[in-house]
Amino acid sequence: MKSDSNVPPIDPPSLAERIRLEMDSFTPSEKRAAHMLLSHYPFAGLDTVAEFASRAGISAPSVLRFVTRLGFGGFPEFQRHLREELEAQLLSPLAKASPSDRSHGAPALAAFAESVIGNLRATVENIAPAEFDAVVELLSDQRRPVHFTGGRFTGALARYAESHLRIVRSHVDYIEGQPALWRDRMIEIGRKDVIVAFDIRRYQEDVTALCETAAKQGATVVLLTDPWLSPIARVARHVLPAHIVAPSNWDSSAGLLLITEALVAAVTKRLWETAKPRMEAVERLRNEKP
Amino acid sequence: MKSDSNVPPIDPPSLAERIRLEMDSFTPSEKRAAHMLLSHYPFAGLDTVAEFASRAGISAPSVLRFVTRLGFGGFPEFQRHLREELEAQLLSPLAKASPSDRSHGAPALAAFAESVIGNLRATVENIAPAEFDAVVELLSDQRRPVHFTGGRFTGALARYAESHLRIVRSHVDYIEGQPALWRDRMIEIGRKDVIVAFDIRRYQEDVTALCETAAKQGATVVLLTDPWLSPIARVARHVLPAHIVAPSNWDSSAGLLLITEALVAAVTKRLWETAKPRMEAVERLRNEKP
DNA sequence: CAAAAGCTGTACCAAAAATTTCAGGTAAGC
DNA sequence: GCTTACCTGAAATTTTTGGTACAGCTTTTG
Repeated sequence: MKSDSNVPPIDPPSLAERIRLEMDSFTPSEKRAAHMLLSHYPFAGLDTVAEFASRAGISAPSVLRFVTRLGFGGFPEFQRHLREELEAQLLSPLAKASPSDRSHGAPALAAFAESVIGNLRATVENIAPAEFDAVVELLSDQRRPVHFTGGRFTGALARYAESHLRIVRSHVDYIEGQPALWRDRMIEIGRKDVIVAFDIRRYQEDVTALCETAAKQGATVVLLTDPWLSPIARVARHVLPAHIVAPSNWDSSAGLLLITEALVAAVTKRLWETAKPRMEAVERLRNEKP
Repeated sequence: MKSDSNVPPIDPPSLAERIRLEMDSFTPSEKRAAHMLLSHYPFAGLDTVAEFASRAGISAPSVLRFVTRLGFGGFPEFQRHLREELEAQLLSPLAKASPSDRSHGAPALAAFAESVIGNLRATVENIAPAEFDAVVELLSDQRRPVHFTGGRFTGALARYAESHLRIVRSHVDYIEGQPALWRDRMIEIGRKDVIVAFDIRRYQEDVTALCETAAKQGATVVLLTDPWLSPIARVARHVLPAHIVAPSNWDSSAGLLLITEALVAAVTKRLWETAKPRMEAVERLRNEKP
């Protein structure tokens, strides 16, 4: 067997690593098995063949072929290996950041991820706690209708926010950026309303116009933007900036998503008393579908 | 369901702890079993009854009586408990910090961010480079139409991907999840088409149905999902799993966004020759609007 | 010191798990 | 367009494993 005879002196030839390397040469169902295993490594491999197979969506024989292909004499032998590896790793306190693992993964993806992570850290540092709290408070006030909006790219984030928050509380909607689509709705917007706008560079005039109109009618505007600040900042009550520069021809919205998810999490917690029954009700309705 | 548990997660007393407490009341061979288990906790319990018995120097039935005494219905049940305990303990070094989150505001944001960052790292590690590259290649083939789709929350991510990629290349669109909205379009879907589906837990039947239909007609399905793998994985050619667990009542999509942005960046680079003029043309058209 | 109660292990059985066989299906190659 | 090679899962088979009954031994107790 190859891996036995010619082992380079590098310590842990983690099975996970080997699987990643050999991923190319796997058949489709072997790939399923590999993904399943890697995504819950190594616990997915610790129960029975049948369980493993069903979770990976393949048949038991395919799982057997998979472990055979990895060089094991059978499933029990494979399991023993996983257990020993896990035990060894767990007992050595320093084994946490296995450096051999860090270097792998899609190189492009890994570099991109590091950059995004840097953005997230920078974003968190530059957000004023009071500002964040104030926005949570604002979105938790159920008497105030909340409207999300965004530009051609950030619109998706606005929808994301809306799809979550609308389950937690009522009076939540999404407004399309194009003026033709919101002009008439502006009649309804007043002092009570809250507009949450997403806008990053190549700032979009129509979104700005929407916010300015709403602000003029007394609405409270919350802006999620980049560090250069969309012009909407002039009419916004609260501004939450996120770092967006990534090694790409496009900007990264991960920081905006982070803020969005954190806001949703905080509001959900804040309103839990009323949110819980709502969420359960939504769940029930969904299950009645057929 | 996750959202059912309002109760702060009081750490369930580890089995090891319980054994220590009840140690006095054990019979001699039970004590030997207990010591054996505690000294190699929890790995000693992870192999067969016979192995355990021999290591502890007792007989198999004694081991069985021991686990029964601990309140388990049988040895497999006991093993399952150990695995789950271990997994929970190992996978959430961050989640442990969450019970103390009575704190408000920025601390919450910072904690949330750290958790998300952990997800991103884990996501990168579990993506096979070959899989990522293969998807980039697939999306870079301009002869193959690309269709994005997603569920009620992930639909927003699909739109996000679509709004970027449609600028880079042609034949890119977004398909609504509801069957009524895509049934007729399926006529057009064939071997050349590529479906990119976003689907995380509380997997949506309509999205699954869409992908299955498309796959049946020969389309290539790419799936972005969570580590538990949406049922779509069964018909997907490529699967890119992202970690999604966050200290929130909701799952975090940051890992999916990361993959999405990395894919878009890679495809843009790959197609730069043709993408650049396209992007410039789009820019020009946008500026002509007023 | 004797009888009862309780542990413990051997031998056996039943259940479940892993593995092999085989046939249908799919994609590559001629 | 046909053949070949390979992948895949259903079902049958074998092996392993967990579980149980029972009898001997040890400890406790009156």
